[in-house]
Amino acid sequence: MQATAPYLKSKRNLSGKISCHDCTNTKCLVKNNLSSLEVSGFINNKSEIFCKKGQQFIIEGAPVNGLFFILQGKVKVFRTGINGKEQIVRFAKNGEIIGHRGFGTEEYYSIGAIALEDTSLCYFSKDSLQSALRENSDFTYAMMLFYANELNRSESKVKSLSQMTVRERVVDTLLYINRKFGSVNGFLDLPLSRKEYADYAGTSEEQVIRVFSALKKEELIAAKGKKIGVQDVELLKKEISEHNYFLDS
DNA sequence: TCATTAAATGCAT
DNA sequence: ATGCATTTAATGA
Repeated sequence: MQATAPYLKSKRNLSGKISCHDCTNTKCLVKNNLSSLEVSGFINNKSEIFCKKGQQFIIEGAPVNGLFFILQGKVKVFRTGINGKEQIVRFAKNGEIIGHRGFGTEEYYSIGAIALEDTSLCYFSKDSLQSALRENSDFTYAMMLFYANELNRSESKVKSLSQMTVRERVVDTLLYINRKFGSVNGFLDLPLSRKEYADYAGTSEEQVIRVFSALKKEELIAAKGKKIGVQDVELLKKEISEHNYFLDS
């Protein structure tokens, strides 16, 4: 993953942008529909935004005027709940869309987004996206599948939050991170604080720490500071299997 | 290495 | 069981 950064650099043109042709994000909806999208000139309308680690690029309540795709990096999407508690909605990586929920009829973002590491974003304006969707049914269909999947995921999350125990929710979070971001020499390839695990699992930081300690004793996970290693994926899956809930992504 | 920040544990409600 | 306070460990300048 890190190796793509210099690769991207070499592909930048004089204006500092990377052509979609040279992009390596095979799961990107734009990349997958390049042949038809380039006719409308859509891909020429993108701009590129760079975010340092920890930088917030979508503010809750700000007006929507476009859509982000992650060119390279990792992002957390959250919304602020009652008494300022942060609820992490999802984590996103290369090729994924950010800010799509505010896109349709919503005028303002209902979520915020922060870069978890240095991240490059592709940005498309609302106008150019809308005309692309009208002109290109393949692209629209792909977007519709994406929305359907997102809805499915979000409904599953409601279920997990309301019916699973704290421990199960933490285990579920670990499995989610594991299947989405994978591991690099034994540790999850995503730098998260216990607070962030808690915000995703819908608990407190202390609870996460306590569950982590228990899992460590049971040798189901390993922890070296911020680095968390999932040692026994199968056993962890088994713990939450009765909730028959592990759809991909 | 030291200072800052995060994690782990302990304690009281 | 939950949240707060203290101690201990990790991280970065």
